[in-house]
Amino acid sequence: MNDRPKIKDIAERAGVSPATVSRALTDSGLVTEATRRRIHEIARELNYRPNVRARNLRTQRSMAVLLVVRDVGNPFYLDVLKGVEAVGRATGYSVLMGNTENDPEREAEYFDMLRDGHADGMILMTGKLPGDIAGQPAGIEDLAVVVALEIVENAGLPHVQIDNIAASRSAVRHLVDLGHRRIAHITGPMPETMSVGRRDGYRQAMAEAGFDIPEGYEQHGNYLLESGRDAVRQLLALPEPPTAIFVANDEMAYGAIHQLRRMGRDVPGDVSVVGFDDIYLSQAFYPPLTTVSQPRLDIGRMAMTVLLAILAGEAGPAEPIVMPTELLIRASTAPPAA
Amino acid sequence: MNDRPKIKDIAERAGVSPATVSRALTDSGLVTEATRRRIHEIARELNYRPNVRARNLRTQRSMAVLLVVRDVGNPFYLDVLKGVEAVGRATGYSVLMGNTENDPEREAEYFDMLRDGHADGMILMTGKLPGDIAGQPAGIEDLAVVVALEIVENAGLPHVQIDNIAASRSAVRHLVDLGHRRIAHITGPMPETMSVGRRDGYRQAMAEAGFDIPEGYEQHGNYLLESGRDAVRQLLALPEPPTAIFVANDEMAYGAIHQLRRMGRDVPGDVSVVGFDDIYLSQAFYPPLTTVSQPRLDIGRMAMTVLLAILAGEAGPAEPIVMPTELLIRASTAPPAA
DNA sequence: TTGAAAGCGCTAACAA
DNA sequence: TTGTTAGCGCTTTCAA
Repeated sequence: MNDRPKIKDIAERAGVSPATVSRALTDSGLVTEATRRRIHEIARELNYRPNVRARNLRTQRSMAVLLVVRDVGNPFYLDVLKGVEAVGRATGYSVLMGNTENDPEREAEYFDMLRDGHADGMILMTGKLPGDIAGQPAGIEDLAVVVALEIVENAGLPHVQIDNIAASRSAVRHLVDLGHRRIAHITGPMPETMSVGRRDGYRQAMAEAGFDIPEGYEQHGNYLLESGRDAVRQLLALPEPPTAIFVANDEMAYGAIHQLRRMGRDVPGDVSVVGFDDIYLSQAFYPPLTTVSQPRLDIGRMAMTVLLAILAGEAGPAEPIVMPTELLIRASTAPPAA
Repeated sequence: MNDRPKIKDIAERAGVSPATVSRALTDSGLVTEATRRRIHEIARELNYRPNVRARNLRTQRSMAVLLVVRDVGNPFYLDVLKGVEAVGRATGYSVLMGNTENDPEREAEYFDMLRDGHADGMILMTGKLPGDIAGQPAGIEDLAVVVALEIVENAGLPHVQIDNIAASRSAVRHLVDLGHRRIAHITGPMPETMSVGRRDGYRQAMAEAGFDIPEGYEQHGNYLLESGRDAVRQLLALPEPPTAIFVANDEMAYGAIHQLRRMGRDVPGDVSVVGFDDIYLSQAFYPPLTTVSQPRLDIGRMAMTVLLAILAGEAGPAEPIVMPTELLIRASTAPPAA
């Protein structure tokens, strides 16, 4: 770490100035092919690697981006990360993962990291802007931020998202087509755009089918396993329990199925269940879960691509980029019992 | 990004030198309480934030560590990441996640990132050292590296690990205690220390119980779902199929259970299954999986703590630090059918 | 096409 | 306790 060769060392060996070495190594043209080659040769010989800290200070960039999510513990984000990383690697960017755990303080911290030059840009998957940024006149404009899957209103930020309403409608319609009438819904945490979208899709599909939504058929969850269990307890206690449940994410769907089984209901024999996300292992779950699949990898790729464009000085897309979803029909849904 | 206040601005406002401002803001003592307070005041007023790039160049540190894993897509690593992050945050370090996908080139790349000053230290969870580092005389000594869960031989690196052999033995003994004699094993990818340890634990427990391991009872897998399925196909084709299977990780165990069910076997009625890892959702899986639980969060915390000590100039622990595991008995194991 | 010189913003040695 | 000065290693004007 101490006696690493620096540009000056190469310059001396090659009998040129540091500036020429820099130019040669960054392939910025403006150097004779001969000297360029000689310098590269010497660099390899000395096992030279540029000091990124010095370069970063000079170029005012860090060649890193921040991917901020609610909870790194959620496997859902991993594929998105992979997509971001794949595009990043190809362009020399590294990816820092930020974990907010819904703590506004931590959300603000990551924005500070952007400001402090820790990263050049950020992909936001939390759907929230820290208060002191949302309000600030010159707050966010000069920060490179792309919102993925969530929606941040009125900040003029580019979005990469899916159509939660349409996807949910098609999921519920699948249940309707199977012959279900008594279809319940377990929502996500409630004022959030994503949860609202999925619930609205459910409501629209029910309205389109001409079905009422009885009291108690919309149970509130928080995307966690346990809340799926709780919701099922509530639903089965209703005078007319549902024969099918559309759940706002897979994790709660697992909890729901688990609880249904514990209460003696067969899935899909007695109750059909549809999830949302198609998380890892859904196919091995028993019964394999019918669910809405999102192109997570592509979402990550696209978000990073948009971010890179912004970092390159281009304007972000004015309209949200909507990625396609797909309803995967597996074995957790079936026609209702006679 | 352009007109951000710098130390010089604060210095002018406060009528002191930049050096004093730096000292005041880093709380390095040596400053009158009065000026210290005044400077902090002005800094807040100006919304000053230090430029990390400049600081990093000057201090020769980046205040980041690298967590290198085989596959970010594996939820297993997430809790480790959380632990690392928790300790890191408390001490001002950010965590970069590195994904090698078993590609030696990428593994080498992350070492280069260390060398280039991208990060100050690294937690290695891949069990491999790039060839040009392992051999190099002054290669790894001056790099701050901690190995977690894997084992890197002969490099004098500190290790944080679990006792795979003992953990596997207790898992197999659980099956023996239930009355099983015909116990098979699905291994991980094979020359890897982790897979070898788990297999050896299996063999030891079988030997202790006085049971032979019939031909074909050790099936090779690769930690992925599909290989669990394949292994079960092989096992059920044997003249004397096993009544219990100890699987080297949960993901393959899910695949195995899935396949058992497809082939008409009840778990645990006909075949008992034990996994390893206790990954996320294991409790909701049907049947809830009996498995070996590792303290992933604590492993991450410990690895980071050791790394910080090394970065602080202390010597790493000479002996591997062994974290405790626990056998979680759930519902995928039962006595063999008469 | 190349070199000289300046400086990114900060911290640390040394001197006062 | 504070200020002066230098410099981390690189890139980028500007001039030749």
